[in-house]
Amino acid sequence: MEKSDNEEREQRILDAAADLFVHYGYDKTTVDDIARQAGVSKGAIYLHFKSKDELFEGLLVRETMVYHEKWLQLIDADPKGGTIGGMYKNVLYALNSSPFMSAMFRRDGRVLGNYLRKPNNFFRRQNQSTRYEFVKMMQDAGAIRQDIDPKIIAHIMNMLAYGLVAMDEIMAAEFIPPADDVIEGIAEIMDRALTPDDGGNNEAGKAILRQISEAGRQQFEQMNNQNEREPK
Amino acid sequence: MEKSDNEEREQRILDAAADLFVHYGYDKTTVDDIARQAGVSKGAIYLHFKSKDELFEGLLVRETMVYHEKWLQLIDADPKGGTIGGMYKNVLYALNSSPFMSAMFRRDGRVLGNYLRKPNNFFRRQNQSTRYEFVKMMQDAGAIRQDIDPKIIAHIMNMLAYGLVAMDEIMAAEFIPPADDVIEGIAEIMDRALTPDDGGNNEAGKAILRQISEAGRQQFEQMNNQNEREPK
DNA sequence: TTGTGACTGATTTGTCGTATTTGGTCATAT
DNA sequence: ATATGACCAAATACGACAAATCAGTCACAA
Repeated sequence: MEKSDNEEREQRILDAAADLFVHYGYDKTTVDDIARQAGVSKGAIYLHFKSKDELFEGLLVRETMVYHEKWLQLIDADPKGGTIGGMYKNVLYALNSSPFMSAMFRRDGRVLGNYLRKPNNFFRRQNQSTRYEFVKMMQDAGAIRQDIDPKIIAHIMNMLAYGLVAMDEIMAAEFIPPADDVIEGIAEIMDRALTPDDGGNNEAGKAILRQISEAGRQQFEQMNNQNEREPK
Repeated sequence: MEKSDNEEREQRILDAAADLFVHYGYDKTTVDDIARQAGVSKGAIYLHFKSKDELFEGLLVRETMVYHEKWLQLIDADPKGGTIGGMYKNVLYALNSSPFMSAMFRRDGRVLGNYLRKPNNFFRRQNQSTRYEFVKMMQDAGAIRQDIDPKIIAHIMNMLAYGLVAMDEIMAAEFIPPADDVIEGIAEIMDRALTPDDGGNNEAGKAILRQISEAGRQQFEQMNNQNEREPK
């Protein structure tokens, strides 16, 4: 066995790391800081993670999983979760509710620091947008009108997500409307613009969603393993 | 008379400056570089502009005017220029066609360099989005449906414009669809989602547009004068 | 009057040696 | 076995000084 199996402690470490990385950034956060905040010794951290890098990537993995689970759950619970607007709305809520994921999505230089310089980091090895698959399948399931290129829709969705988490880099916060209102507005626009003329199929949309979700998680796990196999 | 009235030379200087600032950024572009590229002496530049800062701001003013003129013209020439999608499409085309304006819009740190640190720079003194006025008036003119908050629409439009010029900061260029296709996609979505049920009023839209345009230019001139009155 | 480019003072950049911090290890304690 | 924190090599930050660069000026030329 490589790593410690003290799951609860590992979570405490990751919790502390998330807080500190978001607040102080990768560079200014020391392993000692994380240990202190998590209430464990420094050595204990190295029982869970081989290096600071891998701790960071472990956090990235956990947060990504939590994020995916969260929007899936929100959509499941939402009566309108089967429409394209209803889905995307909950994706945005999930993204916006996690400061760490938001920082990752916008490639926040302050938060990521030197991690971005690493030769084989997460962002370098991620290739294509997963959003395209999502839109394509939604379209095939009849939740999005046919006469429109899914690649473009996927990209516009990415633009909106980026805008949601990054507009404060070009505008004073006081001029940015509340995120909830913006998200609801986006959902309304998406529904109006992309729902097929027959009104779409709410239930089919939700059904296909679970498939996508499962496939996405598998792909993610795979990429993560791939990582660990790579030489340092 | 403060400045030289050799208008043609001033334009040559600004042309050279635009090229160099976009390519090398504010810091790496020297006044000597600009003089050389414009084919004038360094002294001549100071016959037109008090300082490098003011040269930069002069460029900002010119490019902003050109940009506004360009989208106005495009909309005027576009048969569908009176719909919200038709309008916004041409605004995005104009923005995307100017590397300098694109860099300004995304507050490109490489291009702006130390100019951003100046205590009273352009970005610090600009307050509210002009896009809100635009949307509000379009709505009053009946080109946008009433049952939707113009502040939110305006902000979403800003998000999309930002996405258009800034997505390459978080994605490899090869995964970004052609800008034209993205713009057309956005226009289609806007039209579908925001046109009133009665189909809107194309001509009224165009008419009101000219008013907005004129008001916008006046406001801009005013802000620009305000700037020159401010102490250094 | 209009334009030039050599000149200058201030700022920036580069260098290098020293002090401090920090990621990671491991002998020791529990 | 499991966990700790003192310890070490490597990286980073700092300071002081030298060298280079550059924005802006001005005596002179056209």
